[in-house]
Order: sequence, then C-alpha cells, then structure tokens
Amino acid sequence: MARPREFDGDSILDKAVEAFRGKGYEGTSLTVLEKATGLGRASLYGAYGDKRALYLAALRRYDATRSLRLLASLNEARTGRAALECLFAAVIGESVRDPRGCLLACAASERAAHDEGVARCVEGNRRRMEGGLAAAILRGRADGSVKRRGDDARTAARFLFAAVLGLRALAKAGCGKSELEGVAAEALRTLD
Amino acid sequence: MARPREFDGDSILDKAVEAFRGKGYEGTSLTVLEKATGLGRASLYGAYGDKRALYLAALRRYDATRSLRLLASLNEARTGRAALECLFAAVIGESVRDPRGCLLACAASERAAHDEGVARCVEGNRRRMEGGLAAAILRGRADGSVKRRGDDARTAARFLFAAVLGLRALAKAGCGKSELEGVAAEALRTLD
DNA sequence: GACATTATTGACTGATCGGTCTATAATGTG
DNA sequence: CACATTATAGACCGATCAGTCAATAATGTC
Repeated sequence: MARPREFDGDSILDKAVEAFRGKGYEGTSLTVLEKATGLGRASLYGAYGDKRALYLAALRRYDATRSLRLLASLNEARTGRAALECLFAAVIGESVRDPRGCLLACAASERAAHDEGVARCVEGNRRRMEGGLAAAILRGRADGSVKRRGDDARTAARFLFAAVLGLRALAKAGCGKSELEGVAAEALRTLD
Repeated sequence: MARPREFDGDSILDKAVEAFRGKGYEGTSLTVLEKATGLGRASLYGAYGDKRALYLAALRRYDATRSLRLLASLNEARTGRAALECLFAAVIGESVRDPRGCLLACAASERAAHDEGVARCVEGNRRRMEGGLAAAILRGRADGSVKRRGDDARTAARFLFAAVLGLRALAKAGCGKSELEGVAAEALRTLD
C-alpha cells in the first residue's frame, strides 16, 4: 500500500470555496489557494488535476452543502408559505452579512458562458432549486397558506428563484436589508 | 501645440466593453485589449491611466449608452404598462441573444465587493433604473394600465429591477426564452 | 525490514501578467 | 523651419501566473 492522504477532501474544498468566493476564478491564484487550504501545490494537483478541476470540485461542494441545506430548511417550517418566507429571509441575511455573495451566482456570471462544466453545475442547481420551491408552493396550496393557484407551480417556482437571484444581485448593487425585505415581500405577494 | 489623438475615446471604450464582457476584468489581459481596441499599450495608458481605470471608464460608457437607451425606450410606449412590458421583452431578447450578459451585472458580481469605483457605478445604475421604472409605474397608474396602487412606487420599481436582474441570472443558468417570458409575466402580474 | 506505491514539499519552468521606457512621428506656434 | 509638446509603436521590465519535477516521507504487504 501507499502513503495515505493527510487531508480530508471535503474540508479542503470548503477552504477552496472561501478562497474562490473572494476574487473569483481568474482572480484567485494557486499561491492563494495553497495558503487557504494549507496544502502544497503538488498535493492540490495530485488530488484534483488542475485549477479548473479544483474550481469545479469546489463549486459542486458548495452546491452540495449550502444549497441543499437551504432546500432542506424548506421542509422545517409549519406551512408552505412560511417555508418560502424563511428561505427569503435566509437569503437576505446571507447577502447582507457577506458581500462576496453566492459562489454559484458568481460562477454563473464569470464562467458559465465559456465553461461547460460550470454551466452544467449552475443549471443543475437551478433545476433543483426550482423543484424544491415548487414543492413548497404545492404544499402551501394544500395547507391553505398559498392562495393563488392560477398558473403551474413550476413557473411560479422559477419566478421565486429569479427573485432570489435578483435579491442577491441587488445586495451587490448596494441595497440595504430593509429594501431587500421590501422586494422579498413583493415577490411573496404573488402567492396570494 | 502637440500631436493630436488618432482615435475617438468613446469608440475605443465601446471596443473595450466588448472585450471585458467576454471574460471579465481579471480574465481580460492588456494584450487582448490592445487587439480589441487596435491601440498600442502606451496609448491606452496615456489615455486612461491603468487597466482598472480603463475598466471603470468602459463600465461608465456602457452604463451611459445601454442603460440610458433602455430607460429612454420606456417613454416611447403608449402606456406605462406597455413600457414595462417592452423593457422586459428587450432584456429577455438581449439575454438570449448574447450569453455574455450585462457588463454592469458582471462587474457587480466580480468586483463591486472590493472596488469602490465599480460599486459606486453599479449603485448609480441601480438608482437610475429604479427611478425610471418608478416613473413608468406612476405613468401606468395615471393612464389606468397599472391597477395596483397598494405600495409605494419606489418599492415596486425596485422589485421590477430585481426581476430584471433575476432574468439575466436565469439566462446564465440555462433558461430558455419561453421560460424567461413566463417569469417576466409573473413579475408584471404584480402590477395588476 | 525491504519493497512498491503514493503523498508531500519546495524549487523550478516557460509563459504571460500589468506597466514602463525609449525612440520616433505628428502637430500648432513663433 | 526650429521648437515644444504630445501620441504612437514596440521593445522591455520584474512579478506573478499555472503547472511540473525530483527528492523525500509515509504507508501496507510480503
């Protein structure tokens, strides 16, 4: 047998995520990634291949942890409507707290147009988010907390996802918490 | 007197905009910018100072032309409501046509968090857009094409701007035209 | 404990980065 | 036409980029 890895792959990816969130793909050098992860360059290359692969792995890890946690929280609230309100509140809190924003959103903006792997990851995240939001809307219709039944839940869910992305972008454009809350309230009003 | 410039500043900035839209600030080298603008490096430095200043000038130029044109078109439609519908249709067409997306949105995502000048430009654009959208909403209320009067026009306008940003982000996440149109329709429904 | 195998470290590579410098060209003024 | 001034072109700069390599360290198997 050979010498075993000295690190845990996921915790390294979590550190890489934090590094990439700071300055994006092009703006984050391997020297920075070495310092952030505490690993030598050759270890990173041995484990992930090259910078692009490391970025993709970090992106998938980010998607797997943060976005799934967001979706899981949808099932904790008492009603479908309350779940959606919680999600918007969480997104706003996050956006206000950390000006670097969502790695998936940054990846979409910076790289989706010319990196197939990033595009696929971003699209997969969108579909999963839409699915979770649609489920919450259907639950709300069933428990009476979501009155509107006019259009199909998938479109309504896609609209809410657009609102989430819009909120994140607004935060980058200097909107404060109370303004974001007003926008979220307006978006949620479409459920009435 | 001295030797005159051989180029027109604005048309150079337009070319720089196209270059930066391709790969962002960090991903666009001065060699690429030389090729895109047709100018030598020293000319670019003489005219704009450094890369960051050139980027900022290109961003302001982009804001001054494209965003103002978008706002001006708001005044051409017959009703306030029609103006807003046109604007959403224009944004969707643009997003579907060009996968690189809006330079202001990219700048916000990539650089607003650590570049004061970019942050100011992005915020200024947001305020101007919100102002234009609020005016269209008020016009719609006056001509009867916008029924809803519940909340203040500024918040409604900010919501619509978030929807525009959300649509652009959705396009990057692989949404097709018809899906974007569904989302835009949902957003405009808040005016009823 | 010798061996095969893999991880780690840190020096090293050529390429490219943003930015500068020098030499030359082009202008209006006197 | 000489001059002061500024623009242009292209060579050049040190720094940094992503990626590689050779030497060493750590493991399980036999």
